Amino acid sequence: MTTPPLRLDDFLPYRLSVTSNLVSDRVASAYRSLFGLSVPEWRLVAVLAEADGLSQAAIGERTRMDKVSVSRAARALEGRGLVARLADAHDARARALSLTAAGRALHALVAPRAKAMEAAIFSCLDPAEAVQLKALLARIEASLTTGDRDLMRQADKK
Amino acid sequence: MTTPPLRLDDFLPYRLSVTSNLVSDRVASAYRSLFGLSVPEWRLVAVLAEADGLSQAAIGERTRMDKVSVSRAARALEGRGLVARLADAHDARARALSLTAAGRALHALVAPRAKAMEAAIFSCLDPAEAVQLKALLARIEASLTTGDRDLMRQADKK
DNA sequence: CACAAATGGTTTCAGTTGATACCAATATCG
DNA sequence: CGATATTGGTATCAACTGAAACCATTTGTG
Repeated sequence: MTTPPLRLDDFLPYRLSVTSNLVSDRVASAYRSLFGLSVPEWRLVAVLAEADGLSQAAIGERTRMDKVSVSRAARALEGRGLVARLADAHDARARALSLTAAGRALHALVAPRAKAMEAAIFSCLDPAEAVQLKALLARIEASLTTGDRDLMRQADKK
Repeated sequence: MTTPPLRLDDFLPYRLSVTSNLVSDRVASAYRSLFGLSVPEWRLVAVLAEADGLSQAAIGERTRMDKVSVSRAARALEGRGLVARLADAHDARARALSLTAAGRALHALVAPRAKAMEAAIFSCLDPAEAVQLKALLARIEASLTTGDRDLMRQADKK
């Protein structure tokens, strides 16, 4: 035999996608049903709770969402009175986003739930394994965002 | 401090989603540009190469795609002459799908590329780590598809 | 055997998504 | 300074997705 036959079940991109989708669906439907938040909206709230007053561009960078998604999430949250979008002092185009009191209150409600969900979903791993997993994912992410072109050249060579 | 403050960057569902999306985008755009295949289409080809003559329902089960996606992928591939959909002898509703010669040829072309891509993307992990990662993902997947209700009850209690 | 329920597949429809084009403001450079 | 390129953000449009309705067939079950 020249090449081992490629079992789809062993194919890492496939495995990663399936697992991630399962987790995402779980989490997304919980946010939606408990708090009426979409995932992008929740990410925005979470990141603003960590660092208030960011521009939409900065938020996009941190959360790896494209600016369209950020824009939509921001407007939706503004509409619900959860974030305020103030004019930036130094740049008339930019809006500095920050959580309103209601937004902070919501975050205080969501955050513990999110943690509980994380704990439940990953309860099948012991803490050391969870750390391991995070580390592996981080390495992959880093290698995909920096090593970029080299990687693909390698793959395209055949 | 009562609760540690939930850093989004440390939140596993988020990490998983980001990494998986990066990998998926990479892989999807390669399939598309090299072979004109969407991810569902590629999955279908891959699974038929492993086990020919499956029904669409069976394919959906194996690949965790819903039946609409399978249907669309199947018709598209049939249109390109890559799979044949024969009438099932025992059930007039069902179609048994199998790769045509062209389909097998395409698979023979795509499979090594897919493996090369996998190798390139995960070149930042040594083999033992890759195995570890697969194992962790498999555990999570299993716990989400079997432990189901218990998990959510746990998360909802708080 | 008739009739209800379940199953394989397709169609339809509404919601989500991201690429692209776009507008306004700012930065850069001759 | 004025032209040009960039950047923050929005709007538009086409593609993708999945839920639900649907049709045809098959499988109970009385």
